[in-house]
Amino acid sequence: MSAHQQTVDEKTPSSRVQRKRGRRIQEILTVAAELFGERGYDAVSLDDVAERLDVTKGSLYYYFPSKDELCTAAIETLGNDWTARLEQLPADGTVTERLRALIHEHVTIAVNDYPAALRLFLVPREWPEPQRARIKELRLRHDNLFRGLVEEGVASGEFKVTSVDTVLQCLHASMTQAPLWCGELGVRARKRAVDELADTLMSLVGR
Amino acid sequence: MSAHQQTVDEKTPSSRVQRKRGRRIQEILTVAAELFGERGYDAVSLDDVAERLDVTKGSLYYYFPSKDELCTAAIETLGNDWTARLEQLPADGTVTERLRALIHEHVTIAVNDYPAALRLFLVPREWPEPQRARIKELRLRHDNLFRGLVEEGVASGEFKVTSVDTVLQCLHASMTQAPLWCGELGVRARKRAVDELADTLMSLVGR
Amino acid sequence: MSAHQQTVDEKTPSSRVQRKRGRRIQEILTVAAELFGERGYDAVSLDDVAERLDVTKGSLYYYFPSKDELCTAAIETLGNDWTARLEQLPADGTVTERLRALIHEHVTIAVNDYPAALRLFLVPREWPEPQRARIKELRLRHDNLFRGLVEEGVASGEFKVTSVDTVLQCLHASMTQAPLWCGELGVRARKRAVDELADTLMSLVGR
Amino acid sequence: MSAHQQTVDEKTPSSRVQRKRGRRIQEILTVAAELFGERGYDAVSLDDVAERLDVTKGSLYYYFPSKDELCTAAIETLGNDWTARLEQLPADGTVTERLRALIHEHVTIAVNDYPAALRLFLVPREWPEPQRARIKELRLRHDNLFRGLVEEGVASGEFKVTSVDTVLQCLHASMTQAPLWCGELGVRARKRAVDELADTLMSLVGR
DNA sequence: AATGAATGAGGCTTCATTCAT
DNA sequence: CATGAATGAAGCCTCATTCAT
Repeated sequence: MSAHQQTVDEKTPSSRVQRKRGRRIQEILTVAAELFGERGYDAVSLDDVAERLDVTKGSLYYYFPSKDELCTAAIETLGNDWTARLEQLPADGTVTERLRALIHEHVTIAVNDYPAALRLFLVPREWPEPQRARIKELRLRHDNLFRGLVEEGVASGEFKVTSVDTVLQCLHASMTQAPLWCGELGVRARKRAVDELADTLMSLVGR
Repeated sequence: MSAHQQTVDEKTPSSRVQRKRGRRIQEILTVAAELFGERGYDAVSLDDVAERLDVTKGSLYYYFPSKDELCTAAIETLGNDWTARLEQLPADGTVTERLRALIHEHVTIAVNDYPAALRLFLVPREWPEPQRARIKELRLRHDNLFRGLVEEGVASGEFKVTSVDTVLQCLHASMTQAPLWCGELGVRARKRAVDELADTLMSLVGR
Repeated sequence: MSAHQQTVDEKTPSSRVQRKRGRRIQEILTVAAELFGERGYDAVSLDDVAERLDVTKGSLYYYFPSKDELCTAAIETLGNDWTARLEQLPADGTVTERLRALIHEHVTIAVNDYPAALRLFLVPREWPEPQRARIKELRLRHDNLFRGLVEEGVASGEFKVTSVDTVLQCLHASMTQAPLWCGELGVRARKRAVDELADTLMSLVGR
Repeated sequence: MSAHQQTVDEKTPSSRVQRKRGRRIQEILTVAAELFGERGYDAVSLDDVAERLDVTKGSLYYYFPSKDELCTAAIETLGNDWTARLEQLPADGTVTERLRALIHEHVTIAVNDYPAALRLFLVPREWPEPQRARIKELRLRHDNLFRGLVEEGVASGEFKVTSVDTVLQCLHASMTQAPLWCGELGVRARKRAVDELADTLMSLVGR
């Protein structure tokens, strides 16, 4: 039986083989993240993933024990990538500026790269426990980026909110659903829509 | 050929039989709306629907010509019910009061009755044309409730928005996703969450 | 249980009711013969038959115990009708003239009225015994029309054949398949095709 | 995605694997041709085909994307085989001799090897376009064998016909239906029947 | 006599999963 | 490592048949 080890991080990249394996896994996850992000869990078959990778379906099972596992790992990859891009935003400027930039970037990524990311978090309803935990943790890490800024703004008096939690939920919901209505727009109109969305969402913190 | 007639509205409930048929269809639609609302299109099989109704899959085809059609009709039922309840809200008070009430009621319905309605709007990327039209129209009718109020408020100077469209999208997204995070709360906490959500969302129109 | 009696002929048309029943049965058989003759056994559902009669599927079972039985009876009706029309041809003229007229009429009926009759004799391969017998007998009766003329012509020296049986088989095969290639033609071309077919087939008897 | 490639011809039997695949496909097609030839399209289920091959239904989909495609490919295999055998007949002798030999061989094949090929040409009223084209082409190639000879005979004055097309249709119809009435005969009687059939059909060209 | 409703078997198709090589 | 092949469960849909009314 093929050993299904660390799917995302590699603790002991001792040998050359290990490193190669890691690289291969990343390739797979990148492609899988793309596909799942585009179409959602149900609409992507392992054949789709395999074909885009130009390998056979069977090979995927050498690296991942099941579709669920592959998908979860892909979500992690996707989430890490996403979060990483958000973390690279410049840390200077007022809280208002920084939050707006964060929102803007988040929506841009959602609309351009992962239009169906929303689906991944809704279907199928119940992940098996270990995977649910991993997804939850991911979401938390991501949330904290926003939470940090909002709290900072509230503390400094720059923002005014009824409830930080509620604001975060609304932010998240609106940003994640954006691809659903921005997706059909042309390039120009889409850019403006994202701008307006960012402006509108800033009003949630009183800006 | 089994008559797949008016699935939602009944133009000619002439005979007793017709009425009975109508009632049966409503039963089915209610159950279907529940299931699809809970799990989304792909994750619900016709067997699931049939089983919950305690009939066989085949019977469903006596009333609906396909899964797509059943699901669309279920969505229509759900949407009509939902919209009807919103339309019954009192029409007096300031725009602010009325919008807040509308939001509050919408979220209450979402959280209590259709906790996963969101899924219904995400699922099969592309409905066949006739069904897409029906869903779009439904959504439009529902949207107009909110749009009317927002525009009224903007016209009267009571509201301030960057873009009416964008505000509506954010409202919708936030309200629809609410069950995802309110659902787990206890009765009391949930009530407060809904209140806070309504307050928070009012800030989208500058209130 | 409803009594499934004489499907085609009525032995005891004692009461008014009996006669009405007989008429209804004929209606059904006429329609069924049309449909089966057009599309073949498999491609016709009882719903199709019922719909064209403007009754429900269930009603058919009041008159016929199964699709097989209905289809066989329909074939009989079709065959009787067909044979009757051939028997009405004028009995004067030379054998050659009469055979040619017979062929011509047969093909005309095949092409215009029962384009898929061929299918009925091939699919599904094995009728249950009683029905097979009935169909065989029908075919026999029909065959004898041609056999009689051919033998007469041979006896009178007007025709020359290697084997009467073989000639009959070829005649039948060619006439029955005609709709397959004549069917697509326009009215005018079709008429000429039928004429040429009759001429060509006459050469099978040396004419 | 399982590769549904060249189903009949194999352009690049590069590796051993490819050849094995080709062999498997041929196995399937042979079996399918038998079954479809025996019972016709509708009366054969994929389960039937799979069972006769001692595999599961699903496996067939590894090689063919649909029942239609499988059936068309089977017809092609059958047709190619058939035509190839006819093309191997010696090309010397008078046109009369050659046409008679062709007819004789065709009927022999029909009776012995493809007793119910006829059904394949009757069944689903309408093939999807691409498949219809393939079948038409096959039929054309086969037809040309006969047409060539008939035209040659007509040109040389050896044959006399009303219409080449019509003669070809009659030839075809008679030869294809032959198994239906020759099939039941014993070996000896059958041989004579085939001889008589060939003689009789020659009279269609005035011989 | 006739209907509306329901059933259940069977058909086609997809797809996650397994496995020998 | 990777592949090609095969499997089996599950899904959608059709339709002959039954039955209470």
